[in-house]
Amino acid sequence: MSQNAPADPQIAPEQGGGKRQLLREKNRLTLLEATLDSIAEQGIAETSVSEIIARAGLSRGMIHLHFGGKENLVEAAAELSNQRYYEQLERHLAASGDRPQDKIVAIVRSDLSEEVLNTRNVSVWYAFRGEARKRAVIAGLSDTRDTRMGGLAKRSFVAIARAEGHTHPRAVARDASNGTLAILEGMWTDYLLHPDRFNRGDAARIVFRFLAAMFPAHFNLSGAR
Amino acid sequence: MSQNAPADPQIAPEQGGGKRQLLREKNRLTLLEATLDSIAEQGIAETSVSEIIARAGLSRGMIHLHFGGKENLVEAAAELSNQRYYEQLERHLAASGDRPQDKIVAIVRSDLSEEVLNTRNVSVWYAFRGEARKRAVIAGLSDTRDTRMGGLAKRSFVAIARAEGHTHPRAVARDASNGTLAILEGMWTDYLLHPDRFNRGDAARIVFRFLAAMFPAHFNLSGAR
DNA sequence: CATTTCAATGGACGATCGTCCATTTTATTG
DNA sequence: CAATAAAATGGACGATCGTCCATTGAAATG
Repeated sequence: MSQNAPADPQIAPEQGGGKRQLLREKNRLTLLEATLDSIAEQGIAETSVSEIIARAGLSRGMIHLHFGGKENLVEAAAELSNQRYYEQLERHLAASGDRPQDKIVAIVRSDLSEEVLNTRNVSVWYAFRGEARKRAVIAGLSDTRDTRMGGLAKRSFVAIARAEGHTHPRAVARDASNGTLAILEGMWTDYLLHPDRFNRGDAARIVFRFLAAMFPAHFNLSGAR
Repeated sequence: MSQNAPADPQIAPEQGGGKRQLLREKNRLTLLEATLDSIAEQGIAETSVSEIIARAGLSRGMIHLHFGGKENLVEAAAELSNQRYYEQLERHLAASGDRPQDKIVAIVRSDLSEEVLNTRNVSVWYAFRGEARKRAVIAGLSDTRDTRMGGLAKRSFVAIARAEGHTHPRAVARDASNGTLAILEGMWTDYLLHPDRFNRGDAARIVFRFLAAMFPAHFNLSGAR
């Protein structure tokens, strides 16, 4: 988690942080970005301290200074990447309509958007997944993701299944939620392995093909009805 | 060591494999298994030569002797894991009926079977995925998987979509094939992150919930109709 | 049984790993 | 403009990495 407290004695509110603190934060972020870049391009196995500081253009000691060690840096990078994922999701949700099907469409669109589903993010995400069993912090991020998105999707699908007149709306909704998130996972894998031939429109159509078959009154091939 | 036959590699039949060759093959396999174990438990990043030979109970030079280096060993381990995946798939396909929906059911059942979907396989598979971008050999394995399973699924779904009277059976089949494989991918991720709470029956039901919605004359919640 | 053959051993090697800290640089304070 | 405080530097350190080969051991051969 957090180890080296920045120990900021006073945050000068009228100055918005002195030049010194500003540079410090900038360097911290530079290290995180360099780490994500390296992991995306070379994988975690090839991402060494030397590799990171070379990309960041900073000195060797910075990693220990800012993060206390390589491991904490890598985990902080994972958290940053995860946080950005959620920022995009919240953005899409905020811009969506209020109907339950609108929320589902927002989740799908966010997960397949260029800001979320791109080479760097996917590479980084799968690199971390490969380490999830060994790193509790990283496993925790995936759990949070499950809980937040899964909860929202489930609630939306319950309303949809009820409106469609299903006899067991909650069972249907649970399966629809898990299935939709699973299929989005699969789309990420597709993108990881074939970033060139991947097509966002095709991916969305596949998702909505399933959803339209299950809830024809609420979805069609291009999203919400 | 006399009963634990290595399931005959490609040894010339007239040689029958002397005791020397038998031991050699056994050690080779021991190295591969130790590598897969280490990758599954510690991840690729923590899988060193020292770690592998300690697990295998063999000497340091064996890796260079048998594989020429660590990289080749890791790639051979990936190929072995992939090969075993296909053996299970072929087994399920051979035991299935001949109707197209039977083939789809066989693919799903194989992908969710205990022999295929277990902690070790999933951990190993995701570890390799994280390196797919950097290792051409590993990326190639995923491609093969796409081609073989994707082709079979697509052909089956075309027949199914035609029988269901869809106006654009090939477009429907393409989406159904990609969607089904994607959702199976997602189930693997579920298992990776929550091996304890994962339920094979639930996973299969989710898949068939989607398929039954799309092809009600061919599938129901428990598989083929 | 003596000899040949080849797999297996395990230590040496230089390279690289991540950590840490004495020193230098630079912003801030008095 | 000094004096001070904090951040950044970059090299030293021991540990560990993966590779390689001279040597050992055991199976095959005659």
